[in-house]
Amino acid sequence: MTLDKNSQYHHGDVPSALMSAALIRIKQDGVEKLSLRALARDIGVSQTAPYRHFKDKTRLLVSLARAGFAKLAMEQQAAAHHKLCLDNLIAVGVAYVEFAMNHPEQYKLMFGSKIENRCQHPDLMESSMASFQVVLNQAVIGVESGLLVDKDPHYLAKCCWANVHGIASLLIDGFYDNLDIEFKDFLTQQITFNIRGILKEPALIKV
Amino acid sequence: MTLDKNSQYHHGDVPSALMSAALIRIKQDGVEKLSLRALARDIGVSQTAPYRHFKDKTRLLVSLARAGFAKLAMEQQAAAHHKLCLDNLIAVGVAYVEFAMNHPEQYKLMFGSKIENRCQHPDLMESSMASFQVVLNQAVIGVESGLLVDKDPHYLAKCCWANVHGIASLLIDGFYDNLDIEFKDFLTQQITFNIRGILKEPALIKV
DNA sequence: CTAGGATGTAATCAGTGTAAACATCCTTGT
DNA sequence: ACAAGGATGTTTACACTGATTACATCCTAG
Repeated sequence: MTLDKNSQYHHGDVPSALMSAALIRIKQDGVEKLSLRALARDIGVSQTAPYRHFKDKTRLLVSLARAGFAKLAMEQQAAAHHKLCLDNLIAVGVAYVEFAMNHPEQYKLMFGSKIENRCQHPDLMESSMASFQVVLNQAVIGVESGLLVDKDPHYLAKCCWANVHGIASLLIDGFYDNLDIEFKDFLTQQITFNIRGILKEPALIKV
Repeated sequence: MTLDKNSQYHHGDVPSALMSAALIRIKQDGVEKLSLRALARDIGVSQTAPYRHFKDKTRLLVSLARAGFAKLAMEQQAAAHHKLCLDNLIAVGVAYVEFAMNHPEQYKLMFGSKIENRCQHPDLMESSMASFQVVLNQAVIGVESGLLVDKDPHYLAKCCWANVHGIASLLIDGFYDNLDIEFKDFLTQQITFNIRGILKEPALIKV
């Protein structure tokens, strides 16, 4: 099939139109309220048309989540541009939380349980690994260079991941309010605490 | 009103019957699939009866979440029975994650976004603070005794919270699989990494 | 012992996910 | 060039759901 932009085949590109509409809707009303029928109305198509392109609602959500994972990994990778591994670890963490703050609903979709039984969607699981891979790379470098504690980099990377994921989730759900310092300072401080814990020489970081 | 167990007033105690039925259902099918009508059928009551006791579905979820928060705080408090503050910090974290693993669906309800706009439920927000308070207490002791870094205990407690919340969430959603060491060892290791980061003398913990 | 609030019900509305049957379009093989 | 057939879209329908309304019943307080 070769459909270019001039094709008049009914609509043009229902799948991506649905995805765009969905991103707008979740930003506005939250993931919980997303409805296939409303999306269909948005893009001017019958309420069963989406089923020609997505097996069910879950598959549409999976697509949205995968796009989110890809974007997240890209932003993390872009943040890891420093010379020092330590700086990279912090920057990658900050980028992670900032992504979550900028796209809270998509983030919820990626990590929340709106997509039931994510194990049944191997493509989704694979996409979600891209973000972890960025952290893991830095962890490997950190261990090899002697910056980090001499442990399996997987464990160290997971420690970092859990930390930023916890911060992001709690922030999104409003459990981190009432702070009296600048947000970015706070964020960096929190992440630094955590990374200090996996340093071979924690004295490197003055707190 | 004074309803004892012998009361024959239609049903007896619809609210708590609903809560029990709900806990069973979410354990079985997950929070996402919980339906008021199904609950009403479960306890043998008309589908609108629940609305006499809960303003809407959200209020029932709030009750479930509050019960969860109370239980979580209790288990954490029970875990903080060591003499050394350091041991308590670790134990409280382990208890937190273990609660999440034992009641994953209730945990999702407590922290996920199934309850929309939790800020509009002050009672819920208040309940959720009980768990944090346990950690905060230990953080205060830790700072005063010179064990922890000399920072506002709130920041240190939040650091601990974010860490265990991240671990719990990722575990529940299956992002922490494929580990080749014993679970409890892994968990303790991860939490210890984090706490090491807020120690005044990280050398205290040999990793 | 009666008024009135608390509790329960039936009937109904609007919204959802999804399946089945049918219509139409576009590409592709001959 | 044109028929075949798959891809795409629609209509209709079913089985759910949360929630509101009007009404019936129960229990208790004055």
